[in-house]
Amino acid sequence: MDFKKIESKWQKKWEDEKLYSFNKKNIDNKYYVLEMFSYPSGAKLHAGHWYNYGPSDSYARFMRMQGKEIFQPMGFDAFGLPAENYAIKTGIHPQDSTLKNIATMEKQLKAMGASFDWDYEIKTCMPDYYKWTQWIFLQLYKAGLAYRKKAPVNWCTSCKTVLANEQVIDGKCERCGSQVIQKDLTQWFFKITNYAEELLQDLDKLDWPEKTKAMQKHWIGKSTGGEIEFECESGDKFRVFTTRADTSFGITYVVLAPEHPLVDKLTTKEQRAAVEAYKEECAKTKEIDRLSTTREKTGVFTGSYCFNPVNGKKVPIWIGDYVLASYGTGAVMGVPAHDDRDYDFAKKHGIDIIRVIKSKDGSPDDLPYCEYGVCCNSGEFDGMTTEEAKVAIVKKLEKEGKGALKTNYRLRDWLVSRQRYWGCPIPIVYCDDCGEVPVNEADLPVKLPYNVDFTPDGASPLLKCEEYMNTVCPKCGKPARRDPDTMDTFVCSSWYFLRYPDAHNDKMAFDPAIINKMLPVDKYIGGAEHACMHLLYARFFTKALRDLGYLNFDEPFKSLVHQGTILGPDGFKMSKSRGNVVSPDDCIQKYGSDAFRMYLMFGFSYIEGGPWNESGIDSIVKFIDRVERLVVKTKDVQGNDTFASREKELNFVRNSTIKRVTEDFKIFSFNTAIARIMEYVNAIYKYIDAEEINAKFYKDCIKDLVLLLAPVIPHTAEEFNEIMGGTTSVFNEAYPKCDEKALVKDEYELAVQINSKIKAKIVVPSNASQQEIQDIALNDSQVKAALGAQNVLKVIVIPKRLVNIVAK
RNA sequence: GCGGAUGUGGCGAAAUUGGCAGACGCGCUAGACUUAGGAUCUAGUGUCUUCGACAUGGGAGUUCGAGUCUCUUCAUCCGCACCA
Repeated sequence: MDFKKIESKWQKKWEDEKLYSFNKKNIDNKYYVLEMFSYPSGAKLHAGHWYNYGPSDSYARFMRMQGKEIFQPMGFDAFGLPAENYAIKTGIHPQDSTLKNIATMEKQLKAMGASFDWDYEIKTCMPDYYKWTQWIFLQLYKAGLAYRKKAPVNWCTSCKTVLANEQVIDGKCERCGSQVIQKDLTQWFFKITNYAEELLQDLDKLDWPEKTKAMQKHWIGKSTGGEIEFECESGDKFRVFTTRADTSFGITYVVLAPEHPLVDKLTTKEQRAAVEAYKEECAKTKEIDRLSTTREKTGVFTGSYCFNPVNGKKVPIWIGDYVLASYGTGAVMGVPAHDDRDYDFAKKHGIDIIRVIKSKDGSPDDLPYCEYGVCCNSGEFDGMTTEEAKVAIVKKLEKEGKGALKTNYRLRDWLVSRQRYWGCPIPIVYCDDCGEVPVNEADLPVKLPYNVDFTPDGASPLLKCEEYMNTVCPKCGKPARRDPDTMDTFVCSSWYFLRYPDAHNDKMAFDPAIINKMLPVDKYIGGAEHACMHLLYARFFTKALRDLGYLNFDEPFKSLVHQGTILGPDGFKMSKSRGNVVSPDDCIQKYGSDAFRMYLMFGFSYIEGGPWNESGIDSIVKFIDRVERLVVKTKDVQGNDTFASREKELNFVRNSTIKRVTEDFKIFSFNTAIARIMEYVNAIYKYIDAEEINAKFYKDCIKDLVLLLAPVIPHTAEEFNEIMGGTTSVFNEAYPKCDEKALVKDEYELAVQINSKIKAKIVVPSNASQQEIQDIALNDSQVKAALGAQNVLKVIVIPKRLVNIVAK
């Protein structure tokens, strides 16, 4: 079979007939299948692209044949660092390399034979798209969800750019692995923390992998407790956050983060030198060493004291870098008896340790005792359990104006400014008189200029482009300057799924009337590496836009599937540095898209992935050939029209195959679905290995086989269908439906165990009762022989499964 | 340290959710047809020395029955990492 000819023939037909165009008339029956769009960093599709897009396209085709109106768009996440880094290295402009890569990838994706509707294509680096990214920025800004603040940020010394917390891995830059240091810059933030609680709660509604939900949950990091106020000798006040207010009577010191605003004021003359030296030391080592939990608990005494609000006791104020300025209040109470870290700290610095919690049941409770228990040495709260006291103590302080119940989240606001060229410009200008002013919506897009020197030198490249930077204030008309930064590319990808169904709208980002019908995405497919970034940001955008009145749904992705990762043949992640990257190109050349796609679906568990191994691909070609012979045979098959036991048997396999394959496809279990189809083919071969066969029945069986295979090998199936006389695309036909009547058998085989060991097989009528099955089993000669003189104590009959005879 | 997973033949993997372990395929071994075979077809293929026994990382347990549930332990992978 000439697969190259077949593949190009059908690809052309599909395109000419616009077979995969979404039909808006059927919008009520829509099914939105979305694969995470590609990042055009390389010129070619790699094995991972094929693994993501091939099987999920088969899934879309399957759903189409299940009667759904499929919307399956494709686009490109085209802004970003790699294109810019590539440009710095080669001198090729990011826009040129990106657009060129996109053109190649488009061609390749078409050659894959994926049923994308290209009419809705998106490229995030084009003004007709990023105009609306900017528009969304302005809506968030107007709603108070975008704001600027000076904050310590992660600064990659090599990329010369700011990184989000999520992009810092082990204190190093996610992309280049260089050391990340702290630097203060004024940056734009999105207030994702406003949605922390809802982002957490709504996870329960989602049909997502549990692991991904757990990761988001942890990332959001809700913890409930209370804030407690301390008054210093100087009269200054500060609050600490605690989840264990029940241990308050055990406070023997407090610690402020080195960056805490009160530190300077509270430091006494005697301690000034030590405190300054310590702060300097922290600024140097921060974030790099802080990643180790086993690190020694360092700190310095400020010289000042404050009063424990629960008992008035005077306790020293320290600073220590184990306290994070960015979480809670940037200050903690020290209870060495009941917290591991405080215990270490107190031991090291010779601070008192006072027990205020005992175990509930008198079990061993050596210090530090961090479990829940019962209060002691706690005045009126003695005898209360941790659960009671942690609320009661805060409530009491609340009455005195010295505390409040409080919930904290680890989630931080999303830093979106990037000191980079190749990204979406920020639509804000700065005016000497009016300050920070949003660009008028009518003036969008703020176009990214082409001629820019983007060599990294610590400043934003756009800053050096005077004709870009200089503008007029939208409010007062005086000369003003633009924001020189661009947005994190995750901003572009946080709403692209909303743009797709209305991709060419030049009046709005999207028409709510359309989007509210087309969304949420019914099946979203992509890598697990996005669990805490893209997938969280997209949820945030959806909720924010809903609250701004543009959407009427709460969640963007109803159901999510992560495909596994294809590793190198050595079992490691494919990487250029390791030299284990497999290029699929040779395979495609040699075997074609269909065989390659089918191989990817059959050789791996889709959700698991695994090491690359090419050995099975020949067998797929053989299998397709095997099917082809069956298809060709339909043209000259001779036979009768009897429908006897052999036909009945094959019909059983046929229908159970349909049933199983349908079930497996729905849960992305492609490898088992294909295994079932192979079994069916084996059964057909067994059937035709006879003198006489039922010709009409045979043709029906083969027709079903072709339909079953259509999502898996789309081009070949079209060809087979044509050979069999089909005049329209096989994808306009319905997937075969299981005829339940065919699954009814007169009798079936059943295993008989004696003391859980299989001793015989019996055949029983399908409608036999448990008692009848038991009688048949006990009267079976093999069973009798195996039982010998033993007494039957008990017989367990599980119809359709087995019989177990307990005997002695 | 915390959270989540995974561990089954020579290999990729299945197992209707507590019911015949190893489906399907690769590989391998025979054989048939062939001038030829990297084509096709047939048979075999978890391990052990046979009747039979033993087998799902190791060890316990619950059960008539455990790959599946419980406890414990080891190994590997992923995510988070002083979050008060």
